[in-house]
Amino acid sequence: MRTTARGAATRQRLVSGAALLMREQGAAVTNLDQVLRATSTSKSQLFHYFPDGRAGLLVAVTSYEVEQVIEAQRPHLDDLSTAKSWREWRGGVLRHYVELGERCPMGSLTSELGTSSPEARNIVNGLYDRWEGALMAGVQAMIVNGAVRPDLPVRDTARSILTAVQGGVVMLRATGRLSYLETTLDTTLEPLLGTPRAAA
Amino acid sequence: MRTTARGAATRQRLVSGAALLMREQGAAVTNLDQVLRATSTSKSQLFHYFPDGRAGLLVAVTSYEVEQVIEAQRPHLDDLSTAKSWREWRGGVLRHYVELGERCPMGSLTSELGTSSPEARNIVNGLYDRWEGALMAGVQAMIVNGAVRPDLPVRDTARSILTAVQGGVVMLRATGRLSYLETTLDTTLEPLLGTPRAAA
DNA sequence: GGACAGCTGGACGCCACGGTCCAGCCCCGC
DNA sequence: GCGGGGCTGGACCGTGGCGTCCAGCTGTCC
Repeated sequence: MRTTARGAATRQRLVSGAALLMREQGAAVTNLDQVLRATSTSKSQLFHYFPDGRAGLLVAVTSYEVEQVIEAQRPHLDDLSTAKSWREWRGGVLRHYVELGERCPMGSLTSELGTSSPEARNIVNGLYDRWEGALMAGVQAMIVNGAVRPDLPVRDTARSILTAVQGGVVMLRATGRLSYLETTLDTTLEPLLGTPRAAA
Repeated sequence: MRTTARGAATRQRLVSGAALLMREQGAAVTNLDQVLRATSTSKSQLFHYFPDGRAGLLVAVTSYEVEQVIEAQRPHLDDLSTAKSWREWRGGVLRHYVELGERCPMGSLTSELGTSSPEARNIVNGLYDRWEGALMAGVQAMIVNGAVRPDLPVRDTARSILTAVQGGVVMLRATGRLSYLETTLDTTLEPLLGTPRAAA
């Protein structure tokens, strides 16, 4: 059962194609035939790489989308030790959602993929943990650097920021307006960056 | 086609029963047979009251759940003119989500019902508008009363709070932890209530 | 109390969709 | 260049679930 380069490519095509479709129209209404058509594959290939069928594909798509979410915040997420890098991170996040609008990976993750199975749920929770960890490291670094008051609660601050992004994305998907994300990010980043709106 | 008391009761039973099922297990996996069983009704009744079938029922459930969300914030949402009433509102919201946990109406609204059809989407957007309006009225009242600095941006503040609740609910559903909602509410209410954690 | 309109029950049809199967192709390894 | 195992195509099947239909009941109005 050694998988060759061609096989890996087909599998990859299935996952990314399915992810795209599910972002556009929702996971629930995306059926296998659509995925096959969009990726120029056939039933047997899908079931070859995902013996559990649809369920397995959903899990793979969930993992894939989690990576997309993290990737979209690179490289800033990995080094949030200065006010400048926080501002750049913020800018990058906003730009990303301006670009993708309602078709963002986060949306399908939280609303559909994350609840599709216990396994998928764990994967999404893993995303939140990684994310929160990176934000916490950033807050901690800001404290160590003396850029913010030392009694700032590290975990709570990180959680507020993460929650702000989630809420902003929900409202973006619902209303199409970015202002919710923008405003709330300003509010929650205020302890780190001082007066909001200092940088767009 | 005048509808009688008995008919109205049957219709109501269908809507609230369907809403309950959809909160528990998700709208996508809730089928009509389950709704019929849970509400002691039959196919013909459902299609009698909802000629559009499942789609029409979903719209009705959406409206119903929107009312539940507003109702859960009563009476505080209608008069947020003092720090006390804001604190009571905050406490009420938290209590509500402690109680319902992941089975809250908000969750199914944002993640499933709101995207089930353009009509449902409009209904959910109406909820956000009403909600934001009530919060704005509260912020404005606080300014008029001189309880907060007059240059506080009314709309942005209201939007931050609304977004905080959304994000908190998302994280609650994902992780089962209430702390995200709690923390972010504290952060966003800070401009109105001063130092957070003054009241549980 | 009779008649008509609303209301109810459940059997039935249809089809979309997930999943199975197998015959044949391609490509790596020797 | 040849053998074999991964890889591919597509026909096929079973079923769950939405929606239809009609016969019979109920209850309201005159």
